[in-house]
Amino acid sequence: MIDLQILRKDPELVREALKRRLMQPELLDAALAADQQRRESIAAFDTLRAEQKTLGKQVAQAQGEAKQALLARTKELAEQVKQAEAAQTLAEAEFTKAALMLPNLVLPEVPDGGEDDYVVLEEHLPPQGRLGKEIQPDFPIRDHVELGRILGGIDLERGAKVSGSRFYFLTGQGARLHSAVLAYAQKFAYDNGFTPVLPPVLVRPEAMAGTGYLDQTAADNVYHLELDDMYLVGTSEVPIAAYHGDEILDPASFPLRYSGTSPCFRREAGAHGKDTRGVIRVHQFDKVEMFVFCSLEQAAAEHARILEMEKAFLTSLGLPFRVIDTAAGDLGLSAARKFDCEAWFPSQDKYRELTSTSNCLDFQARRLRVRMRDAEGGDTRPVATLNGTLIAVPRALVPIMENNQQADGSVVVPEVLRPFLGQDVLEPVEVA
RNA sequence: GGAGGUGUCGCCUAGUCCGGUCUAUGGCGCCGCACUGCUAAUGCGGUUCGGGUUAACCCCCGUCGAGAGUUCAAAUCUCUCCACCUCCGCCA
Repeated sequence: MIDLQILRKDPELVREALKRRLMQPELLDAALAADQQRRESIAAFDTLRAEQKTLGKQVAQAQGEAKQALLARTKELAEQVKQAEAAQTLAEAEFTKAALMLPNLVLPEVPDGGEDDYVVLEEHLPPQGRLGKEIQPDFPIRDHVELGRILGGIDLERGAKVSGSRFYFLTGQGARLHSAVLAYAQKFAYDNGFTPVLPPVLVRPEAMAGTGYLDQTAADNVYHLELDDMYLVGTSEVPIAAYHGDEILDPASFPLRYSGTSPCFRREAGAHGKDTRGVIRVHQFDKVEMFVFCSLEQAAAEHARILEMEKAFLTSLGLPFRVIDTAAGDLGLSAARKFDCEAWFPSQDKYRELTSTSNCLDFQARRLRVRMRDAEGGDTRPVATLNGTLIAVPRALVPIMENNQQADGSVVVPEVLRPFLGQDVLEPVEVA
């Protein structure tokens, strides 16, 4: 949720953000009008309530006829208070609805434009270059689906049989590689000062709404368990952000860095036909996520730090990748700036998103009521939150397998994973 | 899942049976001031979290796990939900 103070005193900042995000400016006017309505209804209620309290005391002390006279008056007043309260509740709900549609501010450094207007910041190639570009192998490049079949590691047919499309079984070497990547990522995060967290993946509506995943378009992508009114999370960002919900944190403990590992569930509604092949876009996957709570002043530095970790991690895996600065029009509502790391997918001859890190400033914290005590010991204010993918599997297995494939369909295991796998090469197997 | 119990502004706690000066008591902690050679001790004052209003202070409203209800009036009565504790059942 956007800062109320900014909305009132500096609405032009919000208008600017809407414009840069290619959103409708009317959203701002609607919110401002709803805010006005809300304030009026609150003032009306407060006045009536104050009068009611005063009269109430007189009733308590009065006797006999005087009391009866007062009661007649207070009854009437009670009715008015009831109406004013209803009006206030309605006005606040209307305002909240309007305010929730407003996006976060956009940091000045963010490139203008839409989805295709990202700016490539860096490109990181291993010494030998990119398979299919700098490297032309003397064998046909296989995609991960075929490699997964050859290695006996990915079983898409049975995934579909048991659970439907976009589901998969990882078996044998595939399951082992998946676990190794996760274990390596968890250790990497821990070594970089992130507290490991294994969060619940079923959450209440408040946690889901607080992180913005029940808004408009996002809601379509979320699994809901109707009987229990609970949601399956699409990322551990949700439970971790809500972890400190309704708390006042001590700034001396900042930055609070957590790395959550969890299964993630996404309905992928609206993605029909996209990435239907393989395990690039699936309904269930595992992810190691970095999440940081800090002050607004620290946010930019933490964002840079998370990005550095993502880069170091992909580099350590030996993957070719590039870093892009997402354009304003392609930012999610809560992000004020977002960087993506895109790995090279040889079978598709292009870069594809593998990790992503967002600086949400105090946008999420405001909704979840995660606050900090201001240094002077006075008021509280919302903290900043940041998130970033360290690794998501099985999607990450795709570039790992494809970039390290050999003529016979075997895959050389990246060196950093070998201690976790106990195996240097994944060898083709006979599949049942 | 069944039975019983508990939930008060950081922590502990009074108040709930029997509705009204509850504008929620007291202690601990914390902050400020005074006193003190320093520390400690002592004294005085302050100390929930939101919201409205404000240049700021003041002031006003809400907030006793959450929500709804009864009533002129709810921490207090009724209902629903949530969390925790004890026991039983079930289960990795």
